[in-house]
Amino acid sequence: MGPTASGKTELAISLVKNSACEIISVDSAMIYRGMDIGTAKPSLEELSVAPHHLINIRNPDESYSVAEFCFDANALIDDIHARNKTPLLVGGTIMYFRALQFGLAELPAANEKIRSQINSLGEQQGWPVLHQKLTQVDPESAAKIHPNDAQRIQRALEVFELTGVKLSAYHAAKDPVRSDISIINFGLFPEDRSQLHQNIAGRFDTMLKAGAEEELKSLRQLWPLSPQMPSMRCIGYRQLWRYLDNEISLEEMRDQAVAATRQLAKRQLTWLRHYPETKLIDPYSTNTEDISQQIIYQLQSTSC
RNA sequence: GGCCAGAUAGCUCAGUUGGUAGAGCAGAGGAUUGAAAAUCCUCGUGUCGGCGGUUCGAUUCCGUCUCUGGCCA
Repeated sequence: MGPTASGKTELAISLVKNSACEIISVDSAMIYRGMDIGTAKPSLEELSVAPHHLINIRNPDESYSVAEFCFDANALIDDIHARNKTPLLVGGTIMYFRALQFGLAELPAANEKIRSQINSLGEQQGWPVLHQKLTQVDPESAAKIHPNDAQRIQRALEVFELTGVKLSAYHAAKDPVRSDISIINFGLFPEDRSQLHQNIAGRFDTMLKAGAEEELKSLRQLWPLSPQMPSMRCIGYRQLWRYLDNEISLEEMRDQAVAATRQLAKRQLTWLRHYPETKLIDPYSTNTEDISQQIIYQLQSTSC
């Protein structure tokens, strides 16, 4: 696990070269086909050396979810074990890691129709009003959700409308976690924030030079995309979208994308600080080979 | 060189009829159960450009200097 621009891909490739691993990507953005530059997907050369599962598994007008990830990842873990190899899960979507390792309640999947009904209600009446309604049907969930948190209010109401069962009741039920595998957690945790910020800015400029703008232009021609879609809410694409629509200048687009990436990295670091039983390693004060050796040593002393 | 307009938080700017100031953005910390690169919460002392003057008290009024932009020579 690690924040964006901390060197996960490089480390993963080094691990694959030096041990019997297969990589499973844990990344909610690299799942999209054609979104290569802006998601910092490994290059074709890198992928030929180190194939990644769970990248390029959705079109940009489709969506994905934690639950689908858990299902896919669990199946892949079994496949990889059957090949006598170790699954190496690499990515920055820490909630996916958490759900896979600690389990997910058995909830109904998203329902587009109900979701859009609730969303338009929320926009008309304001989310605090819907939060009030949620307090009536599911006070426990409402207590945990802030009146401005549109996405979570929407989800809690959606679950209730779909099933008549409160979200909090689902959460109270014990969800099964698989006990047939052992997991070792490693987190790349850059201590030097300004160095991380520098890497983030440098990397976005590289993406622009590499043709991120052209990439989005051709995606918009190929697919019926809208800025509300999960794929187009990804950092970089979101800001480029507004730039292509002449809502912001080139400079604003660049600055906003870089700032959004920093904010993402900060949230990822918050996850990592509180993630249970994780060995945190500073990628800026340790070289990749050493980290790789350290991890391989740990793998050998446990069977994963 | 002259005239005009600015100079306030890292940035853009608001404001104080004279009682030492606040928004947005950025930044920091946190939350996180089928959209998670999403969504949301909390956090604001800064010689109010420098120096003088008036005043009980000046960031606010006056003078002057410096800097920036515009116009005129």
